[in-house]
Amino acid sequence: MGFMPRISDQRKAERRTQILRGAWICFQKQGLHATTMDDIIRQCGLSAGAVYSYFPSKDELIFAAVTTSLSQLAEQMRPVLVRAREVGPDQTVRDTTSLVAEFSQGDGYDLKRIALLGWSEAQRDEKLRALMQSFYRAFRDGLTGCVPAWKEAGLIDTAARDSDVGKTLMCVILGFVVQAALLGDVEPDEIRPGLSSTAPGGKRG
Amino acid sequence: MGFMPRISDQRKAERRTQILRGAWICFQKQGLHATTMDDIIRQCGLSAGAVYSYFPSKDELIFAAVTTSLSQLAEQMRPVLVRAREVGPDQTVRDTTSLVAEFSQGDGYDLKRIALLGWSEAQRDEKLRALMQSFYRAFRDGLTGCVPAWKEAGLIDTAARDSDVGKTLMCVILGFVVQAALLGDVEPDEIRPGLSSTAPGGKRG
Amino acid sequence: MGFMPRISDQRKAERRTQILRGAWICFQKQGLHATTMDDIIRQCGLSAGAVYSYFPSKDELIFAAVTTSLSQLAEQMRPVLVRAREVGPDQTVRDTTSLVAEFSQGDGYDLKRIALLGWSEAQRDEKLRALMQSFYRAFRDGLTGCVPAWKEAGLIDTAARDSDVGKTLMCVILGFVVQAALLGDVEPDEIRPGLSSTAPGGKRG
Amino acid sequence: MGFMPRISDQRKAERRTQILRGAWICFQKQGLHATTMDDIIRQCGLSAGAVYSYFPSKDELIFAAVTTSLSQLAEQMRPVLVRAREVGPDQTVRDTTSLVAEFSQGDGYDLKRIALLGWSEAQRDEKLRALMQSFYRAFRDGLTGCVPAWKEAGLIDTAARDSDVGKTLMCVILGFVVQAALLGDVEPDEIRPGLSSTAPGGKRG
DNA sequence: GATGAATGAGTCTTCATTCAT
DNA sequence: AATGAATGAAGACTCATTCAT
Repeated sequence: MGFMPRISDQRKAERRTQILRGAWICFQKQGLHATTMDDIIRQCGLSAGAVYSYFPSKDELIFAAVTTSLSQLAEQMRPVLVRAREVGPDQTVRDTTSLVAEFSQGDGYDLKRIALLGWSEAQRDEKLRALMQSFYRAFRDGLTGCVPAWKEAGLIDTAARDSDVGKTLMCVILGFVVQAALLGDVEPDEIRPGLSSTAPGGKRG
Repeated sequence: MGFMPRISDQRKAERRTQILRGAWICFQKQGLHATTMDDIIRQCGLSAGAVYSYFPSKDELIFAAVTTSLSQLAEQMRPVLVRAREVGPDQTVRDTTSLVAEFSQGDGYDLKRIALLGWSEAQRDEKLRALMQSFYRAFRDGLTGCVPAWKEAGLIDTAARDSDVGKTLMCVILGFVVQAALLGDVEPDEIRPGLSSTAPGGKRG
Repeated sequence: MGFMPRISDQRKAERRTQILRGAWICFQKQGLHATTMDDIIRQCGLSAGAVYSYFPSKDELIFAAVTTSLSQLAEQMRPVLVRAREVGPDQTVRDTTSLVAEFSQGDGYDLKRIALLGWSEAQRDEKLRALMQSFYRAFRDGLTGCVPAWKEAGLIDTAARDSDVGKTLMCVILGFVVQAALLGDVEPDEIRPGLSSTAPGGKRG
Repeated sequence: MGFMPRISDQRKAERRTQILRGAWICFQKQGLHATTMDDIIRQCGLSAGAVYSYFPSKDELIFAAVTTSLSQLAEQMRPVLVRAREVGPDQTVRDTTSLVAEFSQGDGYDLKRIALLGWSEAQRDEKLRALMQSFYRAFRDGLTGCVPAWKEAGLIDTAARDSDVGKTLMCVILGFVVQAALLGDVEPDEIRPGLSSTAPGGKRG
């Protein structure tokens, strides 16, 4: 009579989300390792056994939490990268940073702070580090891939190496995350990557 | 009673350094919280009691470790800021990132990775966060303070707000730290903050 | 409402056997207490609820498992004891040990190993201990009861106390179980309880 | 100035013994696995940390406890084996079983019950099983080694294989342990291994 | 009747910190 | 002053058992 799961896949996914949401609320308050499983269990309103039936260990839960955030971010970034070629580098930076800033709007879920925690964790979790590297590399490659178009449009010095431009944009974006998380007084509008664009004769919008 | 201290101040300072050095070696391998006091004690070659006579708790040791790194970095940054006004923004970025990259050259002491750990810790330690904010604000203010001079020298669009320029430069520098720590394939030379600068007649979206 | 039982008694007995068989497979691999109910549940292919409808607790299941083995063994031993009077003590030992050795032939069901586990458990479960004692006493009494006949047949020193002979034979048989389970290199034929018997005119220290 | 341990080796050994003694008291009451570390910790009067500084895990503690008992037993058995050649098989059995029975005299330390627990544990701990096998084999080899002398002295049927005699004696001894532990009504004097020695013409002391 | 997800008390183990020597 | 053995509170994780579906 076919397979009839007692609990639907949807319900399962909801539970996972419920746990991860609870975990992030704790992680942001106390950091990844100072958060106890008990904190998370209480926060998400399930029992210890239930949480452990979804995540076999605290490390796996941390990994899943960071990974999930990362892939959600990747999802959001996709349309930005698609538009990037047309809107130019400055607007792309603005789009990206805006996304990062908006993504943070949520009850106790601030992407920027989460990013810092994840980077820190990536230092000791090789698996996580590998995953992060591939994510950030992919994003940077996406930026770098736009450079030829930008050059053609006269938005970028044609003498600059594509990869250098990609790396520089990446710096600006990542740096925005850090600065916004730590100092909290930076807005997307305030970032002007073409900052020295007024080299003799240059003009800015 | 009232004799000379058994241990000279110099010896005391040496001990502190010895402990902090040992702590960082551990911290970088395992992260701040996964490192145990025992790890540090064994690494620095002192006894538990000795370590505790210098740092009253693990949290204080972490705080001291991050703080010390931060102030060492500040020390190194001072001359760069002094020169900044003259060399212009691009060179200042290059100077700064070079310093960060070089600072990292040491057996088991990589400033970039340490920075990420510290930022993460600053999320849960208010005292540390406050200290970090004042450090980064001071540095950013230093950069911002150079902007009028750069404008006069025609290196920067006079229409740009000084604080925006400072924030943007800060992004580039902090982003370099992240990118270098996580991906490890960025060199100071590759960062060109004025990326759209030399586009003759460049326009923005 | 007074209908036929949903599940026939036969089916019930089959289920019980199925569970006990699964339990023993686990018990032998991991021991009585290191085996989890989940192990047993998975091994016997039923659900948790099903298993619990047959055995109200793990302790009861253990008790039933040991008890069942014991009574199966008793069943097998009966004919041996019946023959004992006629075949004499040596042959009776050989019959008994052969039975023990053969009983063990079964996929994942080794009576000897089970015996050791049961003895161990009897240390902490009073009920089980009492049951075991009555079983072994009954068996030993059966042996002791043969002694007069053996004496009459001139197979046994008439000066020996009947109970001593019974206890000694019991030692040999139980010891065979241990030795076979632990060392695994003993066969029924190798046991010669009347070891000093045929020494013509043999003397004792 | 040479090595000066803070805690003497003797004190260390005492602590180990203290823990093992406490462990055995618990083990005998509740069995190996139903005993919690907390039971042992409370029983031996030390702290959790202290116990764990001597034994890295519960499994290791169990292993050490069984092993220690075994080697203490081996120690005691040595002189019996030395005398065995001269006193003959029956007396050797009596010596051995007496030792086992006496060894048990101690506050809450009954070798027989411990043996049963150890055998059970050996089913799931390969390391322990190997150790036990070598112990029992060595002992049995010791017995087997006496057989030629016993044959020469006319105490044993010369037609019997030495190894069979060794295995049979081993059965009697191991069986005594089981019977005494489970039924508790057997004394060394009651065991008469040469039970059927009165085969036609045979005589017994 | 049957299921298996959920529970949560109970375990093992760690580790920051202390203090007798 | 220095040591490092000892402490024990706290943490991660398990698993016998239940009960809504």
